[in-house]
Amino acid sequence: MSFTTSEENYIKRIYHLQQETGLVNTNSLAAEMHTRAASVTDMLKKLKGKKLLQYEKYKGFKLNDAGKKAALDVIRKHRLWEYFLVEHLKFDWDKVHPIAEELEHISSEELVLRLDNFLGNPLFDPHGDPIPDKNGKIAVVKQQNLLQVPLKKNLSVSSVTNQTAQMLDMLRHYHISLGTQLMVLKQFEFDGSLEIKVIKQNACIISEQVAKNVFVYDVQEK
Amino acid sequence: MSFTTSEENYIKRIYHLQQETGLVNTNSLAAEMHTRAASVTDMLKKLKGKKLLQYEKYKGFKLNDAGKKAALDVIRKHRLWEYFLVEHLKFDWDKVHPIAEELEHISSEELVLRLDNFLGNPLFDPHGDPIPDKNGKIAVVKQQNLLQVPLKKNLSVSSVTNQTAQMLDMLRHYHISLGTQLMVLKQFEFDGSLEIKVIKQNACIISEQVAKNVFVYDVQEK
DNA sequence: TTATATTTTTAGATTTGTCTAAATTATATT
DNA sequence: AATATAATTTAGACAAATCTAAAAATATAA
Repeated sequence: MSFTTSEENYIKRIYHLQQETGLVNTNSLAAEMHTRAASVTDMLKKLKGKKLLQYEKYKGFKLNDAGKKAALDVIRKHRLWEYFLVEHLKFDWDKVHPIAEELEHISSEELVLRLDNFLGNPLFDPHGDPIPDKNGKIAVVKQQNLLQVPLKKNLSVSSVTNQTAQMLDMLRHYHISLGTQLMVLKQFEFDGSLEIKVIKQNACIISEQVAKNVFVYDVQEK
Repeated sequence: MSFTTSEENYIKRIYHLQQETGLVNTNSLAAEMHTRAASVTDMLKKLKGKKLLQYEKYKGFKLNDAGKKAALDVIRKHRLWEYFLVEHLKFDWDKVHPIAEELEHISSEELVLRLDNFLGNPLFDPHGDPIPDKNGKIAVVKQQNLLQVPLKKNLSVSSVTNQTAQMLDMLRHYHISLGTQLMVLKQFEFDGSLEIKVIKQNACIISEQVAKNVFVYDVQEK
């Protein structure tokens, strides 16, 4: 089954709304889509016709399993492209969303698979949101910042908050980027700074301020 | 000025046709676009309205300078994406066209610039077609295969014909891919095989059969 | 040069996704 | 429970891109 760009955008929005509220109603979807309630009703009929939606007139609606899978496919593509834009094309993380909104509608399944492999099958996008796998499964790995994590455990960098130019410059210097494997060796009581070991690099020291903005997950769990 | 996907597809086709025939006529464009002459006429009016086209009813048509620039922007994007798909996602070169047909319509100018830099500002796509720069300029560098090229000259691999799995496997072994810099050191009279030196690699020997399928251009000229 | 064939354009219909305005259903209030 | 208000759907229209069928312009051939 394939979908138009417009259908995919509706499906994706419905998915996000129903994560919060269970049943979704016409007006809130219209607001999210920056469109009118009448347009939403038209699309709901179409999606119900394609058997993606549980929908009774005037009663609210939600995606069924097929609809959820369709949504997760789009979300997966969106987040993989965001990862590519930030990690390889060096976009600022706050600039990538509108571009990923276009790229997520490119249809080739093989493209997505190869992109995923090229990126190293990341579990999180640069904003820290989880990337569904090709079956729609979302990893149940929790992210922690470097201050919350046990010593000498193999970890993988999943996302970085406070993405200022200064911060990114510093991380680049330490060879730390998304997917980088590292471990925390020691925390100094004096100032809270950490000694960390980046895989294939010498050990180095980062401040507590940096540490609390770097999020990682346990490589084993993957 | 921005264009719809459909407009861009027409503009691109007209460009290619007028490269061959000067003036383009309605029926041949309809055939290329797999559509009907009536649809072409409709679009011609639209493109003339946007001042991209020289067009007199019943007299044929061609792109003006603005139209050519628009076409070259689309062609540039198409070929950069093809390069990415082959060189980084390891697609077979004969599978990438339909995917690039979608990717070429992603609108972000910054994306194209960054993609171009990420790829190393290639002059040719994997089929050997030249990639226009952001001003629409096409390099006037000629490609030659390794048998046609002078000894000890710095060269850059621009394209590879006969892209069989076996051939690609062999090139991978020698660390030769698009953009690789190399020079030919010697040709052996006995069997025509070449000794070549890939930058940052030891010298190695390739057969004449391989050599005639590897195309390069002079790095100085770039 | 007149008739015939080909090419191109026009006229009008169709599909998708949108809109406004009006009608319908559900919810809240007194 | 009756009425007012809010949410939702229907009806009908519009723009973009396509189509078919018919008309108009151009090219070709006897």
